[in-house]
Amino acid sequence: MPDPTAIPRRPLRRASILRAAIHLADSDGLDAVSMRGLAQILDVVPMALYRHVADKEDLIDGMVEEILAELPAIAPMRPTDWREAVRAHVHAARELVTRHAWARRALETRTTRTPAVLAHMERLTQVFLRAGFSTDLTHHVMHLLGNRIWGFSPELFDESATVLPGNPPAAEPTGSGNDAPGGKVTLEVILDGVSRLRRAKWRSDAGMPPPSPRGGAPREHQSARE
Amino acid sequence: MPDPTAIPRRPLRRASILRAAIHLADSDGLDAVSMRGLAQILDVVPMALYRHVADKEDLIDGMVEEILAELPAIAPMRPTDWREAVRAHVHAARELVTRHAWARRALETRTTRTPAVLAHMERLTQVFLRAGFSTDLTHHVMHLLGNRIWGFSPELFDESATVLPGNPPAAEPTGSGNDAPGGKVTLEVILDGVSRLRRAKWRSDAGMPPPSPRGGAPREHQSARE
DNA sequence: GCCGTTCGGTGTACGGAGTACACATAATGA
DNA sequence: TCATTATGTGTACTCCGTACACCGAACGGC
Repeated sequence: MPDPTAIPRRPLRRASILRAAIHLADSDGLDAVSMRGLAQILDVVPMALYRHVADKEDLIDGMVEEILAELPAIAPMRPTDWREAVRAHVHAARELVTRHAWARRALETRTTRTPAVLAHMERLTQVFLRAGFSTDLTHHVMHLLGNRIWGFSPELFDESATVLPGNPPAAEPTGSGNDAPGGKVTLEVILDGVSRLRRAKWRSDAGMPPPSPRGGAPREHQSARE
Repeated sequence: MPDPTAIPRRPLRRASILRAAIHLADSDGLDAVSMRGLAQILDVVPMALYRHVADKEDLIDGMVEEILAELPAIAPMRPTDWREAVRAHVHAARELVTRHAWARRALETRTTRTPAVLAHMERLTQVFLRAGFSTDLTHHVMHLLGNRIWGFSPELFDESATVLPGNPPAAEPTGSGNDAPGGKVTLEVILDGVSRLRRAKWRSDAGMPPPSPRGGAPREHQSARE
């Protein structure tokens, strides 16, 4: 019979490892998460972790899964409110990756799509399908949204770099409807585009100029010449 | 006087290091590029490289700079042909990152914006400015394009993952106007949206719903209700 | 032509990473 | 009670980036 006064053995389960790793990444960044460092924090020898995670990849996969579980459930709304639904999902994701700054890089480098990742995408997909989007359009809309479904836009250039020497300081356009961390404005623009596509019953196999390499602009894309 | 028959000392310049690194990355992936491995290929001791690159970061920066130099010059076109100009630039970039598969990850992880990176962005920016876009709109358009200016769309989900268990195999919508490697269709959709924004004289400080957290959809974004 | 300087390659070494493998110990269930 | 299974330990290997001291060869001024 186990001695009840003794520490109850605290069996170092996967979840605690993941939580410790997440905590570590939150405070010290993803690079600070090493098997050795993590083990030390958990007061355990590095190899002990391998009873619970396959390897470091798996650890990070697990971390991502774990935080994605924090995503609040978005109450389903009327299908016609798809815009608002998308906003809600994206907003929740943005909050999440803001809370866990490392998640951005983690998400981007993940190769295996874990269930929670797929689930989020699936929820978004369903929003469109329920709103009556064709699977074709839905598919493309998801592409259109891209990483923005995670609340971040491609940060390859984040302000400050877009001013070129000799130009006026570009008069930061982010005046009222700020676009700063992930592109709220941008999302709206995309949603506008999307609803237009839908109304136009857009299909991917129509309206594309034939693969002619250049040509004299055979016809503008959809309608909208310039 | 140096013996002309002797190998002329081949001084292992920076450029040759970068070329070797690029070649290595092309064939074996970015992870295969290690200072030690690279040195071995160049038949030199690892530390020799450090006379030419500050550290590995700098090496990869250099690799990116080097391949970006491959970007062909796009002849300036009439400002009204801005769509075609954007296509040309993006297409060139896509070719590039296709030729060098590692470039995608390299670009994404770069923190310091090197001249060649800025140059590409600058060329794109100029296309819009010359076409009469306001700096405000241009700025947002660049955000809208995001990583697509490098010819790739956020690959977080690349087909095959978007089918959920129980659904039909989603009937790959990429029939004729294929969207496969980077989103040609998507680019067109965005360009359509962009030209519409321009015609509407869109400004970032108008049309955004106030930062009300949820609210009863105070007014739709631009026009386009639903 | 001599000679200091500077440039570029060498050798050694350190600390940290991930993790394979054999082992020990603690929990479990028959 | 004892065998089985789960879990933590210890040791060791390989690979990584890179600091530092050294050394030969090229070079520029005299």
